[in-house]
Amino acid sequence: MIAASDSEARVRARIRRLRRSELPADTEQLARFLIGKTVVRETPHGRISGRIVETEAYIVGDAAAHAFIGLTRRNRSLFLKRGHAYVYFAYGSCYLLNVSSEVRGVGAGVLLRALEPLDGIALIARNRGVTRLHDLARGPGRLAEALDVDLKQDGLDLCAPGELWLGTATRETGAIGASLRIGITRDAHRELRFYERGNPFVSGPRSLSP
DNA sequence: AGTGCGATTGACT
DNA sequence: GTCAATCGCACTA
Repeated sequence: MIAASDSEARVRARIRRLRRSELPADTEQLARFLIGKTVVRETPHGRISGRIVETEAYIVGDAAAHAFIGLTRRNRSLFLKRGHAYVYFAYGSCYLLNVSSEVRGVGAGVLLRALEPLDGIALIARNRGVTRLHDLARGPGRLAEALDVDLKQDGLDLCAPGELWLGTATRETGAIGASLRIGITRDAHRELRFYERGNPFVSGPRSLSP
């Protein structure tokens, strides 16, 4: 059931970089679309990849979104055309990885909240300092740490060849659930968090992932 | 220059 | 289950 036990060669052969034209042009649709797709990080030590199992949409006009206040130095990557990385530093302790989701000049994005590790599990464990498979990339801060992503990757085109990109699904995607977003106060009533039902790598309280 | 506040995590009862 | 650490950012003066 868990693809993390697949051989690296078998998993690698299945991942192809996503073209921007394949990404839905709407933020909420992109958040749903990305469930089951992959993130690939090419490091000097080898490839790290994982299945995206949980996302949150931060849509246009959303008071909870960083882009709500307009273009600033920190959030400028959210205003790039869809498929670019927006990385920021939160709570003085962790980085969070987002995918920009609209046309250039419009600020919106999708937060990647959890991965099911595929390739480079030993590298992830080294980045994270833990070994339990379920804890490697469950939660947005852990996800970025697992991928060794920080501000250096902010603004990267995730639809271009390079150190960080989005890839196709490695297997059939399960049913997608929706819930309230985690850890926000403004516009908290919207169901803009998406996850693969039943997947043990999804973060958050069980009440939000039935 | 000073203030308030998180799209979290890990430690702890 | 609860809770505090931690610091860059945006805003006010």
